[in-house]
Amino acid sequence: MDNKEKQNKEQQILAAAEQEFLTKGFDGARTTTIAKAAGVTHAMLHYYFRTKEQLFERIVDEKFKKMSQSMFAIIGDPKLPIVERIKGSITAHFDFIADNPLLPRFIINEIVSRPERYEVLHKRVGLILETIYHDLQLEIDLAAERDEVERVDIKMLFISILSLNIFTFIAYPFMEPLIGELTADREKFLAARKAENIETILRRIKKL
Amino acid sequence: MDNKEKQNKEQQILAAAEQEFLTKGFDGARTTTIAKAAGVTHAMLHYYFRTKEQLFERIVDEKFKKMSQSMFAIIGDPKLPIVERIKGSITAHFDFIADNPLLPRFIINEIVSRPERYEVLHKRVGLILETIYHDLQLEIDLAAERDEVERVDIKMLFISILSLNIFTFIAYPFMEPLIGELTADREKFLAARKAENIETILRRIKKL
DNA sequence: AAGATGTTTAACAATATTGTTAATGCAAAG
DNA sequence: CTTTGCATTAACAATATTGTTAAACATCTT
Repeated sequence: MDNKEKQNKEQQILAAAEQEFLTKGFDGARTTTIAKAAGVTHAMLHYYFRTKEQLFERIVDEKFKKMSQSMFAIIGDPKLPIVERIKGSITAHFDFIADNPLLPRFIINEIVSRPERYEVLHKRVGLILETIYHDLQLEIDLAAERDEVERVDIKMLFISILSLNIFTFIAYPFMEPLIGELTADREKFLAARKAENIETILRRIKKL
Repeated sequence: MDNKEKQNKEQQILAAAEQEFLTKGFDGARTTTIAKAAGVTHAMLHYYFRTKEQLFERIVDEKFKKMSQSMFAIIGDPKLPIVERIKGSITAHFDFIADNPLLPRFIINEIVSRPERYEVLHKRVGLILETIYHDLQLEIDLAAERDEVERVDIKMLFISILSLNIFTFIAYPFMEPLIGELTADREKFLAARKAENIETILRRIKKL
């Protein structure tokens, strides 16, 4: 068997594992189910990844990196005027989550059930974010002095953006039946939600 | 053993089960762990609740009812003027979730992993909500005609309120390290978040 | 006190799930 | 062609977890 096919097997296991872990979490996932979905015997899974834990680690690593990416999408383009910049940030972040809709719930569940692992990462990300906060806060304060926007706490704004964008996807299966026609066309609903989130945040910083 | 103590045992199992299921979910929960936490042999757990499933059902039932309650907290007091009414709604809803911080994540995970069960409930709640939407939308439209507020879609507003309030608690363990000092004093942080959510929503409907 | 009823315990059973191993296959390198 | 090394399989092992049962125990009724 040539190298391409071998890589395929490993890749197929990873793909199946990602699906299984993202939807069911570590506890709900079954290595046999992953193996079956990948089209290999479950011994192969152990051959390539040794244990369920290690296979899970691989997925978690990848997803935590993706998560970091998504956070930094909120920084936006520093060359734009602050309102445009924030608008672009929300859009970029929303679109990112739309492409990875299972990510937030997975990350949160993972952090709740194993906070230790998270400690490693958050220090790194936390420090970078502190710098970004500082810069953005400065820019907002300047714009506020020019009466372009309201003086707001950037961290609070940051949380609000995360809330509005992420909740849409975390709670989609919960809202679907409650909201009815509104969610019938997923694409349409998401577009409306994105616009609503932008409007909500922009109004939050609008000078009255 | 008298009846009071018997009820205690059953009650203790339920309490331990609630804690275990809310934090770890069905898959992560162990009946032996529940039994140990409740201070009984694990055979007792089966004696009272037959299976893990049935014990879980008990908790789910209770929590789904709580969830419904929390949704209706958003209706608010119809006698108040619309802005005051919405302000009160957000407060009531936020406080409710603050008292049941594990509830949203539990419900969402449950719905994702077993959508069937949810179908039964959502029809009932969905219909009631339709009526409420209709009434509230009417009231907002009237207020909009009097130029008191912006004309907004009540369902979108509803989702935004849920997003802002619930995300605070779902993602608290995720934000804690990223936000730093801000979350150091949980009570203070929550109070600030509640105020921020109210401000954000009120600005969303404010006539400009 | 005897019997009936429900409670409790410890030991056991059944099963699902993860992980291992030894034998086999297969492809490339010498 | 044989050796070497990795890939693959099937069968097995180990363990954790849920669930059962029969016997002991307690409590209440008559």
